[in-house]
Amino acid sequence: MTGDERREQILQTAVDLFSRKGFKGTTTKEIAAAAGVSEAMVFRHFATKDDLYAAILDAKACIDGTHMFPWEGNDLLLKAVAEKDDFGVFYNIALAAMNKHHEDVPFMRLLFYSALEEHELAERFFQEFISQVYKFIGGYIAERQKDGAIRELDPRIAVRSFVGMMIHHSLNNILWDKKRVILDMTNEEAAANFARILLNGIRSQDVNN
Amino acid sequence: MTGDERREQILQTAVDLFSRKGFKGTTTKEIAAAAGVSEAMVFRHFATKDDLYAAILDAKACIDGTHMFPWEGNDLLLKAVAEKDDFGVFYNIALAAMNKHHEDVPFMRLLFYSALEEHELAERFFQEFISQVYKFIGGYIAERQKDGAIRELDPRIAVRSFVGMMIHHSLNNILWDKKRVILDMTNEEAAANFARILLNGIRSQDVNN
DNA sequence: GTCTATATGACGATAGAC
DNA sequence: GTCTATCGTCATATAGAC
Repeated sequence: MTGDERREQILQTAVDLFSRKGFKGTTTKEIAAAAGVSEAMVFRHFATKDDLYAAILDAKACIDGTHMFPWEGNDLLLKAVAEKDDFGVFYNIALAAMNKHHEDVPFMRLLFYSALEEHELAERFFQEFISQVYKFIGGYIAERQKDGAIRELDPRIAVRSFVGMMIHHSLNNILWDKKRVILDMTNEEAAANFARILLNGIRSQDVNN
Repeated sequence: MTGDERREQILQTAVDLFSRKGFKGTTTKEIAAAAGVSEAMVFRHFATKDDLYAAILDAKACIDGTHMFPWEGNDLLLKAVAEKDDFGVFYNIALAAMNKHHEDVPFMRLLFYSALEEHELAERFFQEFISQVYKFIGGYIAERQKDGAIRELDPRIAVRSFVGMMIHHSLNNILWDKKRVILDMTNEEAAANFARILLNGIRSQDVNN
């Protein structure tokens, strides 16, 4: 195996273990064993355990960065935005986001560990990612407010409500209710429900207006 | 200091440190130093580090258990339920929950660490707590559906949406946006917004019906 | 009830042979 | 590029004096 291949293999193994047991909870010995090499090999490719962790976040943020946001390469969503199809917009955002969470559970777990452990790189990741999400969804809401389709409210609280539904649903499936005992529902069903609840919740024809 | 007092003090110190740095990330030496005693004292009161962790979860689940749920001792909420004041119900649930999160940030962090680390006791805590919440809020929604005030939908997805808003908001303030750069809002404002969005989102007069 | 001192093992990291 | 062997450190946990 070449150096780059081995490096990538160790990195993937580390992602898996860190995501399951946390940074402190994973030993370099375990990583080496799981990757089928000696511990010395791990330190040949990554000078310290911290370097290994940093390399993981960098790889995820940069390499996977091409599809980091739910709207990137999502034609259905972009079409819905262009056509001002409100349901289509929120449905496709939610579906793309939750599918992504489901596909990359290890990375989601890693991010939560990072958030709790307050790693620098993780903090930067969140700040950038979240503010982009608020800009995209909040921008769309603001536009639809100008059109008179959505009632007056701080777009950010609408975004927070909607993001909360998606994240919490994914979090439930990843962390607390993996067997989906409390609520078993496809991502499509959930996305449709979330989109409808949010849209009716913030549309102009508000009985309290 | 008596044995029980000392035990309680060590326990509180451990809660603080575990919540900030995780179980594996905290050493017994640190706990001892922070409590102002020798390491031997920690092991006098708790045979192992794991025992200390278990004692924390037990104490939280049992002692604080009297006010574990947002509706316990919440007269405003119970009155709103009795009067079928929908806004009052959801507003007071959200406000009580988010205030509780805000008051006990260490415990919230501890719970997240536990969820990630998949400790047995934490798993039980979540299962019991979450199912009670779904029973309470979901039960109210089902009742209001019979009254014709809320449209047909699985009450559980409505609960998930609403709980998602609250939890995600608290999570933001605790983990990612502590300085509240992205969205600075009092719990009262947030609760009012969440309640209104959910209620309009699930009420009978649905434009899509 | 509290301490100092220490046993025992695991951890991250390195040296040097092949 | 990969290994075995090992170093120094720090972790949990214990023994025994006061």
